[in-house]
Amino acid sequence: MLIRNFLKKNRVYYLTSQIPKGKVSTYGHLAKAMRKPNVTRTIGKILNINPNPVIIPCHRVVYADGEIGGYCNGINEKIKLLSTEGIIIVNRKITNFKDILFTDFK
DNA sequence: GCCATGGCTAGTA
DNA sequence: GCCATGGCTAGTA
Repeated sequence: MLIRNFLKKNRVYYLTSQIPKGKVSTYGHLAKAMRKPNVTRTIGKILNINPNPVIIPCHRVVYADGEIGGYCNGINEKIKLLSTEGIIIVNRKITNFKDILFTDFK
């Protein structure tokens, strides 16, 4: 049971690490990539306890409608990180969301 | 019982 | 904006 959770968490982190700089993905798309479309909220929890927010780019995971969602170090930090990667955010929403959406998980 | 979601809908402009 | 879901976990017994 413990091993199973360990593997699941690492799968989430591995998939998240595939999102390239300048792009974003959503909790829902990560859930689909895990073949478990209903675990979206759990994905959020797992990213929240992310042991290494720099290596694992959990700031590139946002809501399905392009709103930026939460971040373990506060959403201002998330906005800052995304901005430095060239992503434009106007009152918590990504302007060209559809153009920079990454879904091609391996 | 909590929640870093998502989808649907009412109601505005 | 509202609420149905579903997986997790603290805390009880």
